[in-house]
Amino acid sequence: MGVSKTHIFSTHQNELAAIAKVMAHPARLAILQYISKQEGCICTDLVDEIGLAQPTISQHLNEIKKIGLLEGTFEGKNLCYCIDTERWEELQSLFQEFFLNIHQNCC
Amino acid sequence: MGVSKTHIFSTHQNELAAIAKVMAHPARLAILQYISKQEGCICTDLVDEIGLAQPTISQHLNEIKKIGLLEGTFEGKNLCYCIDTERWEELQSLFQEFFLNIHQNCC
DNA sequence: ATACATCATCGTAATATTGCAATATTAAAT
DNA sequence: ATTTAATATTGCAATATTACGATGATGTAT
Repeated sequence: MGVSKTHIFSTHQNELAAIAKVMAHPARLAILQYISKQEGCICTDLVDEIGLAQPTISQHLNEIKKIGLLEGTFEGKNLCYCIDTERWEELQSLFQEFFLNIHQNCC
Repeated sequence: MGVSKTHIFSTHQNELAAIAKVMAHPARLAILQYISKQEGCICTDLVDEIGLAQPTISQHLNEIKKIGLLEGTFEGKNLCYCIDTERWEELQSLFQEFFLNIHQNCC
């Protein structure tokens, strides 16, 4: 039906899936990497850098924001997007935990 | 247009995104966890266990297979699905690497 | 005040994903 | 040979995602 049956899964499974979904697009990975590379917070040229239209970038930024990864503060007309380190480490742990709990028992 | 512009991103970005996409559904996380929990490889009851229709489960298994995570061998009519440990660790490293390379420089 | 620059939102088209019923395939069991 | 059981494939409907042009809001510069 095109809609995930989230109610039959655990909160943890749904949460990790939601995070993975944000990472499931190369543009969003590129955005995260670019922001991380920048010395300051002038993320103005994200559009030129990535090569997607401004509304598209804005949409992607919004997806990243939804899982609490971005903090945005206005500096005049410019928006300063920063990665929320605490949240970032939280996500890292979630993934790591998942990977560690999966192991081979057969074959 | 509903289609990702994969050509403007690096191979690495596209690859990680593709892997994340597989993890971006709770059913697929649940499948991986269930297979991992099983002592043997009798994955027959995946359908009952997860609560989705058999074609749907089959479809999800196929997505997981596409990134090389599942090895399936037939044991008569039953299919034995196992996690490819080597590939699993490869994916784990890819994620870890990505997480480690993102860091805060501002704010 | 007017023009410009930056970013968000709306609307929309193209495509992808999710889910299942129906059906096919394959192998064991009778 | 038929039946049964397990899995795959096909076809389709509902919904989600991706992308962008047009437009709006907000702040800066002239």
